[in-house]
Amino acid sequence: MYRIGQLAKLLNVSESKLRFLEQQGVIHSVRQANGYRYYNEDNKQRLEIILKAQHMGFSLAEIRAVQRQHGSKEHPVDCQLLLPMLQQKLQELDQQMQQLQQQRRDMEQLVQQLTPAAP
Amino acid sequence: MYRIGQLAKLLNVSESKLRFLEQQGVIHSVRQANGYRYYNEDNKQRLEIILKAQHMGFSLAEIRAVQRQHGSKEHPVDCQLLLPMLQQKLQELDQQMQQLQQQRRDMEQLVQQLTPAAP
DNA sequence: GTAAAGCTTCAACCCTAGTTGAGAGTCAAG
DNA sequence: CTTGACTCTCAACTAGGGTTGAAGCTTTAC
Repeated sequence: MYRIGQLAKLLNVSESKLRFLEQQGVIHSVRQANGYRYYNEDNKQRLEIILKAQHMGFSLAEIRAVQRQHGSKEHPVDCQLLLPMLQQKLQELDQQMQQLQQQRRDMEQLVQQLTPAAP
Repeated sequence: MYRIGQLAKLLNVSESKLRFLEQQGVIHSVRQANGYRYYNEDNKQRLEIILKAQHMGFSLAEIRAVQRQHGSKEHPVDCQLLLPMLQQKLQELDQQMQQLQQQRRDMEQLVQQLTPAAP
């Protein structure tokens, strides 16, 4: 059981962010009599998944949507639900990349055209 | 010379966005006696570049920075200044993609481990 | 000449993802 | 006990990227 400060330090996020994410319903903690948030391994793992998802470009809304889709039915991690989203995201990224590459080629060509001869 | 409504329709953005972008100093228009904004080819091209840049993930702040760096000295398009930024962005994207691919591999493995046998 | 369509400004508002600060309770150490 | 580190809640604030609405010109069409 971590307390907020410990977990925050451990995962290198702010305490306020942890409170915010909980208030937004994407992570949870265990409250004890003193009112403090305590985080067990499960809470921690879920948080780590959320952070990764965020890092991959998922919004909290998207994350919430996934979580709602399986009301924490069983607990075989979110992977089964994350995977489809991940794959979609990857496809999107692939597309974006291709567009970017094309645009870059175009721009490089343009630059060359506009640069008659180096000084 | 386009007026705001025409240009907006042509490039499929809102008029309010054009006003906003001008107010933010990243695009320009020509004002005439009636106070209307008119856009010449140059204005239009710059706008198109801005929109592309935005689409590629550049923030208005980044775009502004590039624009300041060359006070519109000459006009060989922004390409020469956009290119370095583009290349940096592409590198970042490449890195992100690699991380993603790795994470995806990890997750797929995890899923397989957690799925003893199909139903 | 009058209505509709198009344009202007300006201030206020929206959302996302947090951060900050005040006022107050909790806990461990001395 | 008191001090200091840690935590709580709640409300207000931030920044980025716009959108919305009111009040008032201008231009076009009939």
